[in-house]
Amino acid sequence: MTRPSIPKGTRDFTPEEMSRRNYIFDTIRSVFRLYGFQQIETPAMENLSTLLGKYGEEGDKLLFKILNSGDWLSSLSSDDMSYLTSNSASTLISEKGLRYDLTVPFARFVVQNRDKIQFPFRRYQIQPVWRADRPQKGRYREFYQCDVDVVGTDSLLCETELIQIVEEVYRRLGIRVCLHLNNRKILAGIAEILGEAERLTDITVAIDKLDKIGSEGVNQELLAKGLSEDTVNRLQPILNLQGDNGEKLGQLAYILKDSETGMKGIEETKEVLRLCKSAGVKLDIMLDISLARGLNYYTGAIFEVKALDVEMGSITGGGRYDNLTGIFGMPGVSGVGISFGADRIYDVLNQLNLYPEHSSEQTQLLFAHFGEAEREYCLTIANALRSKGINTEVYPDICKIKKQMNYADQKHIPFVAIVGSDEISSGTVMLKNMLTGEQQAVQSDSIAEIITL
RNA sequence: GUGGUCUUAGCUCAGUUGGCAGAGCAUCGGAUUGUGGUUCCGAGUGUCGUGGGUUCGAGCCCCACAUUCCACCCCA
Repeated sequence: MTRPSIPKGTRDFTPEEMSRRNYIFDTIRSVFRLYGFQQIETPAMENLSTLLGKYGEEGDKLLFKILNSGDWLSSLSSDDMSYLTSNSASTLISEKGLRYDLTVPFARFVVQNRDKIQFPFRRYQIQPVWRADRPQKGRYREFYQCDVDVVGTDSLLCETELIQIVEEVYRRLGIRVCLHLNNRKILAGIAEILGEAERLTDITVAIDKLDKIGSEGVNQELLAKGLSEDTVNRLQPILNLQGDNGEKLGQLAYILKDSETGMKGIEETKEVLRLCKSAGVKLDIMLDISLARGLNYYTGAIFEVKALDVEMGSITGGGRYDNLTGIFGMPGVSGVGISFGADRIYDVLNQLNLYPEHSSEQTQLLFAHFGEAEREYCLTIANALRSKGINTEVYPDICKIKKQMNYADQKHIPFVAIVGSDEISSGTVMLKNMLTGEQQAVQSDSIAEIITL
């Protein structure tokens, strides 16, 4: 018998941790609602045909696959067995997988429920996703995403609203952040004027690492991918653009003047920044040409949010995808969305110690009692308090008051109502404030006003 | 997927050249039969991650696997 354990990269959450996590989820959810987004949920598992090929080659490898139920072995002929590889076998014995993100299942949802949806469709979704990645700090195999997307419009007002949501969520959480903004069309334009339009993915993957490995490192990686030295040299000044957002856009407009796509990207970015200004956005927005983001389906604006006071990967990211539903047979639906990484936000809040003192999940009053009759006397009073919205517990066991007090102390319950035979006969409880140590006999119907003071 | 690292009581960790398994905290009981957070006294707790190997003898040495954390790859 080995001791119990949980799979690699997964976690249990204690009541304390859940209280903190719910604070994050509630904050994010209330801001989403403020902008008119409505919640949906989708299944933990999707058909593999829905998931495969949507996240690139790497993504496919990181999918958790679910073994078919029943006697899957008997469906394999001996012929199959002889030349099976573990890769080809998986398609024969597995047809479902755990979702890898919330965006692709959402695209599937939109296509499947298009008759029930009012476009533009504003949805949010807070659910776990799974990746068969190797875990490390801030990276788990099961983690939560909080996605918010608008589909069915290509209005850049949506990008602006998402930026406003980012600003408001992090203002409420008290985390100082910087939003990095870029546009896939600008990246495509750069690849185009370099004459390497078809190498867009290689180029973006490499320059995404700019702040990590420096321009020398990027150059080496691009040369290794087979780009010419001349091309790499021409990319150099683009990566090293200086100045504020307006100045960078001006220089880019000159560089990309021969690329229609690139110029479109610049126009879009200008418009988003202009709308943000009109909307009164104060958030620190930085045009960052090196921001690429891995997922291949982005086609317009892309964003990433980083905490200023903590060393951590991005805590929020997203972008516009023009044709995500196209792969499911519903072309021409443009969408834009972002995803808040709840687990990383949790780590950031912990490191900065930014949690609010009191939690609505905390028990406010514990009834401690001396025996069976006293315990029953507590039940009616406890119910009356609960109906007034006060979180109330009655200690379940008949045992020493010391033990019951200790329980309240450990659980940080601020008030204890002690009930003995004296209290029963006078219709009172001995109400003790655990913080100050003061106690007084109070009529049972005035407990509520005293502890809500 | 590649390379490295960690694992000993519920928790955090000591453990010497290979020779009886340790501490602090927590828990439980008592000092105190109607009062917690401070104090004092007492008690219990181990498949030393799992499986194999070397040895008279392994927590310690060797191999495999799992796990933790880290750097790549990639990403929230």
